[in-house]
Amino acid sequence: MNTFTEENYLKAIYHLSLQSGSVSTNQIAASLSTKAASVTDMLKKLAEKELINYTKYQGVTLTSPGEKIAISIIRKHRLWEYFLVEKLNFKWDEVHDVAEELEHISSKDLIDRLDDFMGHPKYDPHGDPIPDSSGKFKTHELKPISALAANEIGVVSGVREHSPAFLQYLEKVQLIIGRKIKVIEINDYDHSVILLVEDKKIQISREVANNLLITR
Amino acid sequence: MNTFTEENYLKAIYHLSLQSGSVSTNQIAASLSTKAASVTDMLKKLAEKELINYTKYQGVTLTSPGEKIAISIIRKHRLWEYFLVEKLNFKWDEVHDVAEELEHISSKDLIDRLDDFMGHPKYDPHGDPIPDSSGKFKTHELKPISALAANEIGVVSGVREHSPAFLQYLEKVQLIIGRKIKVIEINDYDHSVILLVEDKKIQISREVANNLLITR
DNA sequence: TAAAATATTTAGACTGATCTAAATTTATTA
DNA sequence: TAATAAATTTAGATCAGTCTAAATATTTTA
Ligand SMILES: [Mn+2]
Ligand SMILES: [Mn+2]
Ligand SMILES: [Mn+2]
Ligand SMILES: [Mn+2]
Repeated sequence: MNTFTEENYLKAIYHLSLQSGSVSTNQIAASLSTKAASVTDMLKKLAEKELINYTKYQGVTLTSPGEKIAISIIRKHRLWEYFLVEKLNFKWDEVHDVAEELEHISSKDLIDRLDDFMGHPKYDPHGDPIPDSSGKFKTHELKPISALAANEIGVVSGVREHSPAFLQYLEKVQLIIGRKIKVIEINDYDHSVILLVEDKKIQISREVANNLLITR
Repeated sequence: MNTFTEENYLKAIYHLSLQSGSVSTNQIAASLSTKAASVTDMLKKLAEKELINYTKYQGVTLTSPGEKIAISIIRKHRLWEYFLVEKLNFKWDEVHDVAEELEHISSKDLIDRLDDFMGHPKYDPHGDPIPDSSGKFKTHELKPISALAANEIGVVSGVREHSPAFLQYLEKVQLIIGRKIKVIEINDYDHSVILLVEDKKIQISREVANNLLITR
């Protein structure tokens, strides 16, 4: 098996790839709060194991075995988050750090049984899709609230930012996963948005509108 | 916090202390499948942190902070084992290795919530006591079946050996935790024991009789 | 109680993961 | 396109945990 550290690198590369295709040394260093020199060392090791495609100075992509490992870590992370929220009554802003540890527990049998126990959930507490036992998953079509025009409606289905502060704020104003919303008005000047949520009007900033994702 | 490795050393020292008081370098090395020289290195580090009392060549004991950590690891190990058996339908011979990983998840909040979720179990699947949130626990009075005379009765309440082979054997002959047993006859020659279990007579070897613990 | 056996520690080396500082390559921009 | 800036890699060090082989201490036993 691979070390914790290798798993964290593969996961970071996977997440970064979703936005940018090929991933740079500095991106990885920033995302793992480490130094570029350390990243280079690890990239050599992962390339040696054929988990990434790496050419000096050119950035990296995951190989298919590398991607498989990354997805299995993400599956574990999201299933554990679901467990913590649904069974142990954690709040959605409290689960990430614990899941960062739990995702490295190696037993595949354990995670598949946990999945059974919870009835094969499709999305984690933050709306992110949970890969199935074979690594397959489908994301729903998400767009930020800021992409809606006045009078358009949607269902809160995900977040673009996972910081506890942002999640706590959303909880406080009841903008939680599954809520139906309707855009009432968009302020031309600062792009803040007034929404109808559960028959109540609330105003959110452009920043929030950019980071809160909806379907439909 | 402490590393994975430090936690394993403290736990090993704790378990060994229960039998022998002060624990030797070689005992620790055997129990962790490592070499005496590595143990000496780690003992120096743990002594430096004041988690053990260590004088060269004289063996070690845990300090009170060291014991507290050891007990917290054991609490986590046993609660996770209980969870795996009761909620995820693992067999009692399948849980140990997974629990060896799970016991190092650091969140105290997590383990206390898991404890709540399961209704504060007092014993793990092998009959071992689960320390409570403050580290307190009481063992019931256990003795091996081999300590019983003919016609004496008891309730299966623990095992002295945790190997999958032994646990599978016990499961097969239904000598599981909670079963009432009665000694019918003890063979003078090989000390094998004939028991009454659920209205059925079964014969167990001296070895099994020594490793299967009962109450009453 | 002195030799022999056993247990333990020390010395020195290796691996994985990390760092800083210096060198090199690639990208930007004047 | 040549100079400058930014990104990346290399060199060399450190730390935790481990090992083997050698040195030293303790225990056993004759
Ligand atoms: Mn998370
Ligand atoms: Mn999540
Ligand atoms: Mn166990
Ligand atoms: Mn157990």
